[in-house]
Amino acid sequence: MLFTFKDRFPDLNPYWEKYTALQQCVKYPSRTTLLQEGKKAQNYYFVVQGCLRLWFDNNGKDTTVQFFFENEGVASLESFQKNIPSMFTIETIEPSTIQILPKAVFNDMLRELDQNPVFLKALMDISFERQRHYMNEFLSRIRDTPLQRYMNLLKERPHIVKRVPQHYIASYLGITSVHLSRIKNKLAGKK
Amino acid sequence: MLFTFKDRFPDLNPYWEKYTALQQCVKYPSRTTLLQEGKKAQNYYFVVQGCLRLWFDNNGKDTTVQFFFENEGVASLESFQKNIPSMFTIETIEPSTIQILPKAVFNDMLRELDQNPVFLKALMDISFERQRHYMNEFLSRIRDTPLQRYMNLLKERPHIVKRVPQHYIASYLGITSVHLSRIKNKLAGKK
DNA sequence: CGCATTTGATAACAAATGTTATCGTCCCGC
DNA sequence: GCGGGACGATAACATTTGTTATCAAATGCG
Repeated sequence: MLFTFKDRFPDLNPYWEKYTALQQCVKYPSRTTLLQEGKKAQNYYFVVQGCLRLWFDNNGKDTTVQFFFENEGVASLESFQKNIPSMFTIETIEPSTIQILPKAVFNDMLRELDQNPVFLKALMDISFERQRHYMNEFLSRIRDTPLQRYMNLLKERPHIVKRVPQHYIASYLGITSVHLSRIKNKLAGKK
Repeated sequence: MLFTFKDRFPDLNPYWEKYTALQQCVKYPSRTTLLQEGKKAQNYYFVVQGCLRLWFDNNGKDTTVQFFFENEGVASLESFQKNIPSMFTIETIEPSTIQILPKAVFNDMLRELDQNPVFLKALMDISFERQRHYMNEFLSRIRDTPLQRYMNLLKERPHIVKRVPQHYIASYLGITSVHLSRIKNKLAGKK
């Protein structure tokens, strides 16, 4: 998100440069928890190299909401903005290099930019885009069968299927890994 | 939405008054389609009296996204803002009195207020709220069973269950009306 | 290298949900 | 007021998806 920000709104570059200097870059092994569900978000995470997933625990059932790869950033926005416990856990899937933007720095930035209409419009654009994204995820979960969702994933975002272990894919599709196996089997038979 | 707008941002009242004067009020019988899926949204609809639902057709299967009652407003935002065909149909459930705000008027309003930071912040607040709303719908569909979702509806928004025919409730819960019958039966047995 | 862990496939069975069909009731519009 | 459509319940059966268990292959780490 930071990255798209920077790309799309060059007017803001002086701000980013000022603040990105304050970021630290850390390397984590695979399966490291960056933010624990139930804790308050303290940082914004930006993937320099590697892969993260955002998920939550429902009665012991692991449900993945989204994957993040190189040049994508993530924070539990609700938790971040409202200082409430996060509904999600953020963890590494691969050994990853992560750039960390502390919340305090982010807030400073916001405060400084609050009166800047360019920034406000940029923020709104981002917000609308997120809204569209979640709306689409929502609709896809409702109207598409797991098979359709899997085929769509293969077609639209094959890198995810390649890089992410199958049970996380299943957790993202909303099914068990057993059922995903069945689906793959069925697809293989059709060819 | 217009209404909450008006309530929450009194600074904007002069604007609302100027524009609401341009609105027309129409009475529709039950089951009238206000906006057809596939067509471009031309209006913002505000419920004065009655009840609407927002739904889409998926392979002949009717899926309700949201209900709207008195003092709530709705437009197919995507279609409205981007002038693309609507993904949804909007129709009356009961005989309803609807106030219509034509798109052109809405756009005039936007243009005039574009530079007003109070308005921009208000717009952002609304946007965040919608985002939270859809996020919650999304999460509920994923993690809750139809039974849980129904019980939650009974508890949190009993007026919906009272006023809306059961097959629309089922369509909203993401199940068939047959299955909703089973659920109700099961719940009745437990008492 | 070699072992422990992770990952993925498969089978057998169980549970949840959909489909189709039938029936009775209610209610709205002519 | 009456007839047809809308609404809701229920049964029988079909399909989808989950659960549990087992095994084989791949992978990463010491």
